[in-house]
Formats: sequence, structure tokens, C-alpha cells
Amino acid sequence: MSEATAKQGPDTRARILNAAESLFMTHGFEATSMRMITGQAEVNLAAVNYHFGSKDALIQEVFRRRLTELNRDRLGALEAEESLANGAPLKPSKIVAAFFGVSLKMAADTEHGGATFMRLLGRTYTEPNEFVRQFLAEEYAEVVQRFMNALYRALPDVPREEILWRFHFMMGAMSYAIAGTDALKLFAGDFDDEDPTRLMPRLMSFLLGGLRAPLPEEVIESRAIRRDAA
Amino acid sequence: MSEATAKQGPDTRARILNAAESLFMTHGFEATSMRMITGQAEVNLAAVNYHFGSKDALIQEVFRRRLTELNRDRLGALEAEESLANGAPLKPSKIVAAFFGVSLKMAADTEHGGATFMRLLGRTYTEPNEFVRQFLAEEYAEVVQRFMNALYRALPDVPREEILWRFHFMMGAMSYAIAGTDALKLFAGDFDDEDPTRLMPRLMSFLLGGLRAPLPEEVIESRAIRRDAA
DNA sequence: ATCCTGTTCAAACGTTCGTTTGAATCATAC
DNA sequence: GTATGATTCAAACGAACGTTTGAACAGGAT
Repeated sequence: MSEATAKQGPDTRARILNAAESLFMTHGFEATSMRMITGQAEVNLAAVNYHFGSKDALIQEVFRRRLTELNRDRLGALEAEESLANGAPLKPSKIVAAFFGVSLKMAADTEHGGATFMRLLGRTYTEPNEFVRQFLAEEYAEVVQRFMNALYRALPDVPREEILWRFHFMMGAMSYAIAGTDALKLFAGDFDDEDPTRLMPRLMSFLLGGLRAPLPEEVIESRAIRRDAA
Repeated sequence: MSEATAKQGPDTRARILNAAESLFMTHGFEATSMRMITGQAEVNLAAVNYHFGSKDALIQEVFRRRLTELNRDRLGALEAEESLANGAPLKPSKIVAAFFGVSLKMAADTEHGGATFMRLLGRTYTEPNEFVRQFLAEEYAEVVQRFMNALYRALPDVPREEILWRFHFMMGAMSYAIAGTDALKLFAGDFDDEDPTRLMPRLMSFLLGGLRAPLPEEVIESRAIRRDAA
């Protein structure tokens, strides 16, 4: 063979990744067996270990494939705003829109499995599995750092710790929004699924409202004291 | 034996429930084996099946034990506010504080395992396991209905669908806030764990900011149109 | 002392898991 | 054609899983 990959009909590797992605979302990592994956992908049981080495390595590859693209798009959106701003601090709404807009865009892509992946990702932030968490942390490190710095510049009067927390809250709201309607139906059985494109403005309003909310009294007080001391 | 329960040293049932709760949080349901549970609880392997019937039934009991108390407290807090209000609609902040305040209070109780449970619960809203979701839905139905109705009364001008979404977002933010610092460290390695009692005011500011945020333009427009038609 | 009932215990059950193996199959290079 | 290296395949591996079993043990009532 010439090099790296290739052969057989509709590429075995991709078939496995797609089947795994979808099954992981439906059943979770542990509850998804190799036999379920290879069955749905219509490949031989041994194919996973041949192409990826192990089940754990397959899980990593499922995330790597998508996260690379997702985080590249997020950084791209941020940099586009930054070059528009010409060195001035960005508006918080632009920063939030860059990060979460890209996420929701992938979540809306039902054609190429983006929606499936984002729901899987939302679940995985709280995943107990140690090495999955470790891997996510590494993949996210740079992007989060960049966005946090943009927010620090945009909100110089808000304590950094407070911004960090609120970013955390925003991630939670988004994850639920995407992981989704399932959980919503959990609250209201009569809930209509309706047009998912309306999610973006809804979520954005909520996130910005939360981000710009008045600081809790404790924080205001402690800052006032610190200012007095200075 | 007289009736229901009892015998042996430090109650076998409770030992199993505590061990299971803690292990489920650390490893997830599927990755936690009966042998791990009975090992940590220092009881015989067969004790789980004897006392609970099956692993699935044990999972249910772990949740039932805590959720019954949690939802009773939530309803209690809501009713206390309602009786204070004397029939007038409650302020949204009071409603939100009743629901999420009780949650955070349990999350702050590290003495009796409340913290462990709340982190487990946060993870479980997005749990793939079908019957766990089904069970959660049943346990939550009444409480959520009551709180939603209170919010409908408190915010008569906001479309009910919008309130439902925002409640959903709030649940997400809270879950992340509790499930927690783990995920936060995922974003910022240098993050200090610090005083968890400060979480409550932080989260409450964010939630209320989000809940009271201006409606997205789409919604405002569609309401204006509807009003014109009327 | 005897029986009864609730509980514990060690051992085993059958099933399913992730992984490994070695032969079969295929496309290309010579 | 024949050799070569990549891929597929059916079958098996040992380990771990949730559950069941039947005997052992406990305390209270008769």
C-alpha cells in the first residue's frame, strides 16, 4: 500500500468513529461495548483494536477529531472580532457570541453528526472517567486561556475570579441547552421540541444577562474594603 | 425479628447506600461494580441483592433516599415564601432562592454525604441510562410544576416557553457549579478551591441576571405581532 | 430446647467484556 | 505470476460482571 490509510469500501476508520460517537452519546462510554460499535459500523470486531489500539484510544480519537475543528473555529471567531476591534477591548457580547455561537452552530449541524457530538461533549464535561477528563483539559487549555484573557480585558472592573466562575456557569447552561430537550422534557412532559435555531438567541440573552449581572454584595464589599486600604 | 429492618453492627443497608453513593459519583454507574460497593461497605457480595434486589434497584434507592428529602425541602421553602406573600405573586428572586438555595445547602453539607450526592445528581441529569432518567422525571414532576407555576405568576409578561428554557439554563449552571471545581480546574489549572459558601451569592447573581435578561429580539417581535393581531 | 425468621457468607453460575491470535484476503510493486 | 504489506475475519482468551444458591448463623418467641 502507498502509505498511511486507505482501502475497502466506505472507509473503515470513519465508519467506526461515527458509530462510536453515536453510541457513546446514547449509552455512555462504559455501557457501549466493542461489539455494539463494530456491529453498527458493520465491520469486524477486531477492526477497532487494529485501527485504534484499544477502546480508550478510540474514545480519545472520537473527541480529538471533532474538538480540533471546534476549537479552531472558536479561536477563528475570536480572532476575527479582535482584528475588527483594532486593539480595543472587545465587547463581552462579542466574546460570548464567538465562543458559544460556534458551539451552537456545530450543535445545529445534524447532517454531519455535529449535533450528536455536541450532546456527547456536554455530557462529558462531568464525565467521571479520569483519562477522558485529562484529555479534555489538555484540548481546552489554550482556547479557554485566550477567551478568558479577552474577557479580562473586556471587563477590567470585574474580579478575574468572578469572571472565571461566570464562564463556568455559562458552560453549564450551554451544555444543558445542547444536551437538551431530553432533560427539558424531564421537567415538562408537554414541552414542544420546536425550531432549534431559536435556541441561539435564547441562550445568548440568558448568558449575557448572567455575565453582566450585578456582583454579589460580598464581592462588592470586599472590593470596597480593598480600595479603602489602598 | 420484630419487623422491617435491623440487626447487625452498623446497619448494612446504610453502609451499602453510602458506599454506592460515593462510588457512583467517582466512577459512574456502569464503572462501579457490586464488588467495589460491597468491598468499600465491608459487607458480603450477596448483601446488595438481598437488601435491594438488584444493582438497578440499588441505584434507584440511592436517589430516592436523598431526593425525597431534597424536594420536600424545596417545596417547604417555596410554601414558606408563599405564605409570607399572602397570595401576592412572589418575587422571582425568592422563587429562585427557594429552589437553588436548598440545592446548594445540601451541596454544602459535607458531613452527611449531601455534597457527594449533589455532585452525583448534577451528573445524572445528563445520564444516558434510560431507567435512571425515567425515575428522575417522576421524582421531579411535582416540584418542577409547582416552581414553574410560581414563576409564571411572578413573570406574567414573559412567555411561558421562555421561562421554561431559562429554568433549564439555570439548572445547567447550578449543576456545573456543584459538580464542580473539577470542571473548573479543567479550564484554569491555577484555580483556588477556596470557600464554598461563597458559591451561593455568586450563583444567585448569575441566575437572576440570566432570568431577568431582556428577551431575545425574535421573541419580542413575535409577541408584538401577536399583539397587533389581537 | 426447639422452631422460626431475618441475615450473612463462600462459592459458584452463566454471560459479556476488551483483547489477541493466526489464517485468509486483497491491492499493489516487482 | 509472485512476493509484499496492509487489512479483514472467525475464533478463542482470560477476566470481570451481576446474580443465585444453599448452608451457616443469629436472636426472640413458644
